Amino acid sequence: MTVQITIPNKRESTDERRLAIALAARALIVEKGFEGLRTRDIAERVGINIATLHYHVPTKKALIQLVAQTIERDFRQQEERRPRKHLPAIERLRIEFDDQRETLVDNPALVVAMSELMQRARRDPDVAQILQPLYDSWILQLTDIVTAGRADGSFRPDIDPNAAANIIAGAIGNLWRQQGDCPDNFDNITRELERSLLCPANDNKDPAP
Amino acid sequence: MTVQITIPNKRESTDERRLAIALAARALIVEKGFEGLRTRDIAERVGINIATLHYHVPTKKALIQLVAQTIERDFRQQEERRPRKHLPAIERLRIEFDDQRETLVDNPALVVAMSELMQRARRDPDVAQILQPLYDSWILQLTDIVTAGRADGSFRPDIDPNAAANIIAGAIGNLWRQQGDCPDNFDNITRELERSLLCPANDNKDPAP
DNA sequence: TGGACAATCAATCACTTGATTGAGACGCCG
DNA sequence: CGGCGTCTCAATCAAGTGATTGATTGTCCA
Repeated sequence: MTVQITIPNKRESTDERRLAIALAARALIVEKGFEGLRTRDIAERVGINIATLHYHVPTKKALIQLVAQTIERDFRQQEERRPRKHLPAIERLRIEFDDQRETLVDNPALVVAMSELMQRARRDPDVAQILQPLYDSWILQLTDIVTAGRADGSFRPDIDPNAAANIIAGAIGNLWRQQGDCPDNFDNITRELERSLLCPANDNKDPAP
Repeated sequence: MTVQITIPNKRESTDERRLAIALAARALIVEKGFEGLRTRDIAERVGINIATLHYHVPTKKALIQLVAQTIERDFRQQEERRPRKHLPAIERLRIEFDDQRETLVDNPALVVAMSELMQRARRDPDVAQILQPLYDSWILQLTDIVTAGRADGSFRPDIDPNAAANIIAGAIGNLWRQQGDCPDNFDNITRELERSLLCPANDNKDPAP
């Protein structure tokens, strides 16, 4: 038998190049926003010629779609890291908060880029087609958690699960857009969210400051 | 005595022109985002030459600051329409929600433009200097309401007022960024916010769907 | 009436920016 | 070796793009 040895190529494969381009573009979007995003800057950051960039990603429109796809993929991956479906609602909620906190601390560029792209999705159908399902599935997941918590009696019985899910998502999404005061503020807010969801029967002896 | 008759000028005054320019720019930011904002488009929408635009607003940077200032002014005006300081917390909160709802319905461009500019504020100190105090004062106002509600016993005693204010602002700000599902969703969310704040002693016979 | 100032515009500049072209370099397979 | 497909780049294009210039028009007041 023969063993295939892959010697590192002087030239990168298309997949690797496309990923490098997407990550460079993401970083530049975080730094300068869409209005400051230039194909030349992306090429320079990757270390390739502008024509090479256009070889791998034909147009700027396709480039932005690629960025949206890699962001979508990163979020989906993070979503699948820990199993949670079988746990009680309050624990699923805390896992969700922990995941969000970890992403916010370890990969702030991801959430900032996501914010920028969600804003763009409002007027760019191509981006919306990629990211709206991602956001919708997040809302759905939160709605499931709240519904389960209401059903098992740990959450308030008068909760509107979908509204509560939108409140949670809005509060967290709001933190994405502000850098600096994290993660202290993050913990205060998730704790307040928990208190606002829990059933008053469970007397929390954990008064806020 | 002589009567001063102001005959409509063929030429507009600088203040009027600057306002018209700011409003046109705001509309174009809503339509195309910052990355699609062109000085020529603004001039065309106002009906003036590009050089005239530069006469009134010297640079694009100054133009964006001007847009931020008019947005700030619009929000401050709306903030001062109804007196509210002396009312009970729950009513002040409802007035706040009503105001937000009205703005969302009557002037969606204002909130969309505000969202775009808040995003830009993250990387543009000039915009941040104008809009961050506005946002901070909104958070402060919400914090005051929650603190008052906790003090008079209508809100939960374990509330963290600042965290709750951030949750409210986040939930409303999230609605700004999504057009289409308003104002139905808005009402569901504000009602859920109310329930999450109110003291469980006040038994609300208003179960959510 | 005439000078000072405010407001406007056609024409243009200097530079940016997304995209293309044509040629070459590299690895693989026969 | 030789051809073929993949990948890369220097050079360039065409359409913008913010800003400027020099001149013109209207308003107001002495």
